[in-house]
Amino acid sequence: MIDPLLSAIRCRFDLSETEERGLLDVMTETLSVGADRTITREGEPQRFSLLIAEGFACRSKCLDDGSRQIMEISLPGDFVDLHSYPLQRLDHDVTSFTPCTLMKLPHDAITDIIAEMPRLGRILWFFTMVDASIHREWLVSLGRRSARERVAHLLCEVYHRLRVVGLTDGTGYAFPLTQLEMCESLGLSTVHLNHMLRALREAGLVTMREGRVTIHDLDGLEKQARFDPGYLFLDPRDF
Amino acid sequence: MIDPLLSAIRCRFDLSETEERGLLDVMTETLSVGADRTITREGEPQRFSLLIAEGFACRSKCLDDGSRQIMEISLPGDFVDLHSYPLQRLDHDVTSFTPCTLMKLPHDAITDIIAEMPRLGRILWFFTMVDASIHREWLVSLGRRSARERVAHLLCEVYHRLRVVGLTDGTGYAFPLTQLEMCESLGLSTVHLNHMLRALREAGLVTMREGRVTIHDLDGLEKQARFDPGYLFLDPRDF
DNA sequence: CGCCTCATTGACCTAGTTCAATTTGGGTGG
DNA sequence: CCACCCAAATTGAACTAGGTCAATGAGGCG
Repeated sequence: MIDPLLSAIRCRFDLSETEERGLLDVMTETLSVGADRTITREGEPQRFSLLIAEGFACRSKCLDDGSRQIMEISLPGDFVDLHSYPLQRLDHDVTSFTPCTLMKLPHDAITDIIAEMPRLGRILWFFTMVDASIHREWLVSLGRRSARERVAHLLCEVYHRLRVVGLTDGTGYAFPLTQLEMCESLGLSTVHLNHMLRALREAGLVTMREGRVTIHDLDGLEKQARFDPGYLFLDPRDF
Repeated sequence: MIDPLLSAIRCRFDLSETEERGLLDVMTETLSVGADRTITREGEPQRFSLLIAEGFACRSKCLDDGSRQIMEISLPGDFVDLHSYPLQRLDHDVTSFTPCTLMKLPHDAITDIIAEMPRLGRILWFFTMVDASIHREWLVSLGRRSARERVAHLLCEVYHRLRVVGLTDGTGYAFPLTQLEMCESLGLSTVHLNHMLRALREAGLVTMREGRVTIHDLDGLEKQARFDPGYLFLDPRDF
């Protein structure tokens, strides 16, 4: 159940038996939500954080004009609101795209983990910092990249993130967002996103269709996106 | 020297004598840099983090086409690269706008703080999460807000952040960014930013001139920006 | 069968960019 | 004190990436 998290950790850190057990022991309670549900609402006090075991979700903010900006796409193995441990409340909503299975990590348990297994505590902090790094890369996308680069960049990002949790195959990955939801992430209109997807498809790079992304030419796609995976911190590190 | 940090902490948390001393004791070494210097370069391994005691800086990424996206403006009292404690290297550069006085916080000292004063450790984590929250709000700006709203929003943000560290007066605040640097933050061209600044000035809301922002009508400016300071987490919280 | 959401396409429009020229003001060498 | 320089600000004019509005397909499902 917690496998995607362990994959995400192991691709960066060696995890001791004790640490692994320490994490497993406190993450026992699960929670299921349907598609298009608000998992955590902006401003509400939080006593626990949630890990995605299965499904796709996002961080988003709704504006008073009815539009919405998605700030990060959350995949299996991601904590959706670990940020609420130090913040106590979130500045944004967390919403499911698909039905999700979530695992609770009580804030009290995090405090205990930090006291007893400080290295594991630092790993949790690490994951929240990767979220910040992803935010920064999205700022570059929204601020500097053309519509076509932005689309390509997002598809590359999701590919690399899903790969480490074993959710890609040789041809691509399951990707259940609608075009509207992609637009809400990329700051584009549905019309223009559709054009860009067609352009990428006709260039022989990638096809997004029926909840699936099929990558025809990864190198070409990454070049198109000016994609550099460094910001995802997927390489091994030691502490 | 460390005063702005203490102000930033005290507006959110009660700090015990022990905690305050614990922080002061490990932050003794200072560092000075001139204007327009790279303080921390993307990718280089970090052994300590830096606090701004004086001056203005930013997080930024340079693109291969020579343009640059600024992701956050760092003010006195801000840690510029606390993120590097869990990440070990940064995904972006930190650059000074003005001459800066910085104070070192060695990563080893952070590890000790977490072991001995876990609440203080959580406060450090908190500050990195406020950075993430600011990133998210900027994503909303770049993705959804008009140029005029974006400009107004940034000026409101800096006002609120400077106010808690005592760097505002009744009329506004010192703000040394050039219009080009504002553009690199907001994803706008210099021409258009200039038009928006004129519009805001002629609407009687705010004037940016000679390194100073003068706010004529704070309520009006915040309404123009659809600004809500909640994402800065400036209110007291308890842990 | 009819409804609803999502994807696709076409036509027109505008916010913001780009290119280019001018102004301003502070700094500096003579 | 003045002439000159340079970075930054300002303005004008033409252009375009991407948005808006509107209509049409195309599945999925009660």
